[in-house]
Amino acid sequence: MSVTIAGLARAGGVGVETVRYYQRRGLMPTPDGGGGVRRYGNPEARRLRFIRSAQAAGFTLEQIGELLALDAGQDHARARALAQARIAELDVRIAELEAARDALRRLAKQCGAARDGPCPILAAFDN
Amino acid sequence: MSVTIAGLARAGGVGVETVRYYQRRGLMPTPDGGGGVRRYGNPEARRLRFIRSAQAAGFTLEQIGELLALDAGQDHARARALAQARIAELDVRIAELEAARDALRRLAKQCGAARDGPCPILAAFDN
DNA sequence: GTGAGGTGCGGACCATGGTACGGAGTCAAG
DNA sequence: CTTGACTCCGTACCATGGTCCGCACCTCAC
Repeated sequence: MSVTIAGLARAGGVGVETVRYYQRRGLMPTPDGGGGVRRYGNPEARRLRFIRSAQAAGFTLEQIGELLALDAGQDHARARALAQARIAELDVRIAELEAARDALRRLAKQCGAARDGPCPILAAFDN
Repeated sequence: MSVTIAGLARAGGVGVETVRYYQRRGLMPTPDGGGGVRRYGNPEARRLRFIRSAQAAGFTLEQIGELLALDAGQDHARARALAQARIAELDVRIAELEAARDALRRLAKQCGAARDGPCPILAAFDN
């Protein structure tokens, strides 16, 4: 319990409003400030880092809430299931983006070659 | 000019409301129905396919508007620049997702191995 | 003890890509 | 020429992840 919300936010690399948003979402504890200004310590900072890490791994805030609910950290099976599901989603999304990128690359190359006539990039979208 | 908006939407694999949304966004023409019901033909169907294709390539609707503005299809340089920018963005995004996926894969494996103690997946997010 | 600035809180607003709704008009079949 | 389906139009609403606002209160340094 050493910093106020601004310090916590700074430590976590987010804005004050983002912390407050996480609190509203039930992802962050709302310590009892006793009618005054709340103070935050290590547990809160760790929690914030947890959220950002999980977010970087592509979990939505709702999914992160579920991960957090696995609180004790003992439910390996459930955590693994969530991770596997996320991995599968990521595989799909990565494949989609790669397909789009490769198609664009091909078109950009053709476009550089075709000196006149309609642009192959635009033509490709056009059918 | 042979189908109404429902036929156009069906042909494009989208909902009627989506077509109307694209019209509002200025991405689709709004043919003059002469006070009555509008009819759509090939140009509109092609335009709709263009939008869906470009969207599949990861362009936002705003970017698609720009592509569409390259109407004549002769501005190769600009089209290529847009494509290159999109490719770069896709590269970044793909790398991020791959990093997240690989991290999750590693953790899921560790989690399967660790028979007791805290789950490595949750522990990893926790610091 | 007073002024400046941070905090708490509720609610509104943002972008993105739609989706739903209500009321009036239109159109084709029977 | 009526009925029922479809269309037009504006507007409101949805999810997601925030961001900003105004007001009252608290707290710290001077």
